[in-house]
Amino acid sequence: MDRLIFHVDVNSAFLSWEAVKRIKQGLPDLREIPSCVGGDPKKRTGIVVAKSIPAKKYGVKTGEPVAMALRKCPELVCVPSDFELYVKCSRAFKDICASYAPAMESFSIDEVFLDMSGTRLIYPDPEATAREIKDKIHRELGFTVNIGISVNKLLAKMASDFEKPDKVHTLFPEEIPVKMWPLPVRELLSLGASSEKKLLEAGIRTIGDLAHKSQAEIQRLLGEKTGCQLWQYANGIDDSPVKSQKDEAKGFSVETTFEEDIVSMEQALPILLSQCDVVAARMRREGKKCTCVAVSFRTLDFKNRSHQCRLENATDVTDEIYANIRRLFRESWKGQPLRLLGVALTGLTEEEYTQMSLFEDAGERERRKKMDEALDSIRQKYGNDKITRASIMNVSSRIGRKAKAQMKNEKE
DNA sequence: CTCGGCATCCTAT
DNA sequence: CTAACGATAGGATGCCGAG
Repeated sequence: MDRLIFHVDVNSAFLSWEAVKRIKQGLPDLREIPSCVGGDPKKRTGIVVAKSIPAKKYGVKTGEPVAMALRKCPELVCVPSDFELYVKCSRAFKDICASYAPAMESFSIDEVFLDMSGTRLIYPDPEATAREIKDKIHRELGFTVNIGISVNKLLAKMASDFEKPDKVHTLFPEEIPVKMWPLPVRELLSLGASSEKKLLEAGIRTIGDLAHKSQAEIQRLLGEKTGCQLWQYANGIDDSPVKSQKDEAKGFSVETTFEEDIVSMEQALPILLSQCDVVAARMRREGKKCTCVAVSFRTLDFKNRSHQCRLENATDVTDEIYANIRRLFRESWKGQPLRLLGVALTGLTEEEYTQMSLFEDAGERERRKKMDEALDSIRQKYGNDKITRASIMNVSSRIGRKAKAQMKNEKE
């Protein structure tokens, strides 16, 4: 039996949500002027995260440095991002979507898939239903969405990407030759710059070109798995289900780009400690422990390196994680100036601590665990998971000199 | 030969 | 002129060594 799938996508999500907020404050509508959400316009750093349609007409692209966007469009209005607002807007948007569908998959902060299969009696006309959903969102929340309709997630998502904003499109299998095959290969879902290059070199320019090659040839060009999937996508094939509950996280990571290059251990180690602290706190909040930790860094020539190790026992203790990260970093960093540092925790489990390793001091571990708990409760109190040991020490008048001294002691 | 581990690459929002 | 000026996540790939 054919399924019926909707893909709902907020138009220029972060920018639309900023625009709605600002209209309520009596400010001009960002969607009607060249504008973007992105890096600090004063510091001339950071990148464009979302742009208005007028900004797009100047050639401003998502992901490009704000400084470059300003050269293309000097009157571009840049606003900083406000993630808390986006989470609220996202929730309101998804609540409306969910009220129409037997099953909804949250695909990202601003996208959902709705499985509308078997709703024929309640909603005899899918396009009319989609228009109703989009108009309700617009009326009640003040921003527009695109909705794509088809028989699977891939085609629905491709359809929602057609003309914007505030539009409903279908892309049923019989429409593929006319609506999808003429598009450049790069527009196919999950076909990025690298695969595009390989395909162009082989003379494959459109999604139709890709669809009409043999699957074996595409796999030779792009690799076994990737080639198989992209060939199937080009032919409109996708059996993946709409997943109403999201998968368990597979890892947690944090990485930071610095304005000043990192050139010494003295600079790097406190940063890594603070990153371990932040990312381990996030992991603890989900009740997970990790069995693998990794440090990564980026040199000035934009080369990335990473170094990881497996742990004997799963842990969520900041200091245990940091001790490993510190060792990994010392092992891999040759002293080149760095623009970015990061920490990742993977191999997650929910197991309790197993038997302690032979030389491990259980009492010591318990002590460190207690300290993590104390810091986590401070974080909760201030509602900010960015609070780190370093930053808490800087406002230590609030928690007393003794705690400060203890933490300082813990650092090394 | 297969598998796990690792480093790196690719893709997405 | 080039590419890149983010953060986070998940998956694929290529290589290596163990069994």
